[in-house]
Amino acid sequence: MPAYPFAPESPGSATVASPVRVEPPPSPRGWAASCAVDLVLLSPRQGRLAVFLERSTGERAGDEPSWALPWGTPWPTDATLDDCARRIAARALHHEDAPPLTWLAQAGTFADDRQHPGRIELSVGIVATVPAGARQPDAPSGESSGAWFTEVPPLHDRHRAVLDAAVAAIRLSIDTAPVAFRLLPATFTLSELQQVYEILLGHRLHKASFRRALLAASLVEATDDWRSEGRGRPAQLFRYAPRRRRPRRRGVRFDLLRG
Amino acid sequence: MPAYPFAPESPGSATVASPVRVEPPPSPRGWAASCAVDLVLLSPRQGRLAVFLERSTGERAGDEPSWALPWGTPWPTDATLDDCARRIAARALHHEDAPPLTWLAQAGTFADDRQHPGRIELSVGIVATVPAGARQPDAPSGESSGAWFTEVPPLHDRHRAVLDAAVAAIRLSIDTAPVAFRLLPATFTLSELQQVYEILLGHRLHKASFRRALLAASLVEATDDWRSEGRGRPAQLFRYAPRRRRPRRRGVRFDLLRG
DNA sequence: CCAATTAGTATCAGTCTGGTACTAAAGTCA
DNA sequence: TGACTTTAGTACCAGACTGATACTAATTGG
Repeated sequence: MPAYPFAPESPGSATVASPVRVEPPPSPRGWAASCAVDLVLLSPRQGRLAVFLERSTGERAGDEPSWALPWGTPWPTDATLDDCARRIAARALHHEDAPPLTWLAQAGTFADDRQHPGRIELSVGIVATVPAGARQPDAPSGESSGAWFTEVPPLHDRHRAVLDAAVAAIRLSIDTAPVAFRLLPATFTLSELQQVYEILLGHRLHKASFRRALLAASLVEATDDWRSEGRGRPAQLFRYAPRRRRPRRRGVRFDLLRG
Repeated sequence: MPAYPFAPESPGSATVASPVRVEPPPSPRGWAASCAVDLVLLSPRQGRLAVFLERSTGERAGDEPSWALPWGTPWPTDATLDDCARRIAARALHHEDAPPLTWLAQAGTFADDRQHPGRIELSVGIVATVPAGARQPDAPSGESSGAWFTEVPPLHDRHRAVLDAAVAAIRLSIDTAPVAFRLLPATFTLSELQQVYEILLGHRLHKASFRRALLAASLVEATDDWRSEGRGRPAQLFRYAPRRRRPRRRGVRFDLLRG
């Protein structure tokens, strides 16, 4: 824990300070913008990553995109942006009580020219995982508002950017947060887990190495159940149960640098 | 490149879609909030990470914190939030032309109860690096507005959260973005580079392994210059010059998972 | 000239990766 | 029933990588 300790730097640096706030905000309360949370719900489907989209109203006639990410403006009852995202997910997935979100993270904030379906000026992108198998309950007759896509239709530029940022964020988190486990039900086979990793990483993994490293890390715990999926030997079911904090490697990975 | 391909999921899923935007926004334009960019400028100083803070005006008498992150509300001339951050950095560091920012990333957006020095409702945290040695030019007589801190004084809760998120973000980026190099001048010794890695990682590194891995990754290029820093053998200067795209490891790092 | 200090290298044992090839247990089909 | 296919899971091994120890190299300060 070296971190940032404080106390002005020893003499020589500019320690004199005077109240400065040179830019006069347009209004006393400061600049106000229309804000929204744009939600990227991700779930593995058919060996790919799927995203949940809703029908876009198309603000004006002739608008191209007819699908959009679930989104909404924060409400006073939302204590945090994450809470706002959960509320939006509950509406979109028709889980009014508790939407099946197992992981949630921010995925960029955008306030540029790119168009938002609701003409929102500032978008906060939030990405969340929905475990495989946690399908939303059927919407009340004909009221289903969206669908899971594995091939993305045209979106508003802003939503396209949010989606790209969300996928980048979940991929970046794969090593430091148990996102892969969050994309699976409570019990799963090691082949299923490996497939999720392969989806997120974008390449195949070596089976023996994957299991060896996983078991060595004491992240999973075998159950007594086995699942027979059609033909082939049944697979043992595991659950995510991180045990001992293993000593992690101290070295630096220079091979991951890009740009 | 597997990614998210599209086309609604095969039959069985809810593909029916109707225009839904059930929540009526308070205003036709949607909910508007006061927004600001809170900037975390980081630079290595004396073997630690230092952050640049400005005197806080203290909105009302009796306010505790007297230091704050540089911040500002977006201007119409800011094409993006990053541009806004660069403008704020230019003012704070008195580099009106081009502030010496070498890397820039978002570090969370906050819209919760935690107090902002300007009573802003929504804060976009942005973290940027200033290379060691790139000191801001002396401010016009007595007008210096801030200082670099290695020990953090009390801040408004919102700024404390932004700072924590910024440090977490830069640490998370260390393996995938050349942040360590961005915290150094154009040429540097390998010991200096190792020290920056140690500051960011929070623990010591093995010298031989560090150099071996760094050289193997073809990330740096030796110059003809050597620097003698007081006693001890002079060190060769290197520059960041990533060459060949080396085949990166395909395995999974389970040892980095936390929580 | 010698000690202290910092830069940089050599060697080596233990570990980890990923390739190949194997065994195990189920279904399918003749 | 018995071969064949399919998926799960393991064994072995050569090569690569890590980190510990110990070394050499070059400079400053006495």
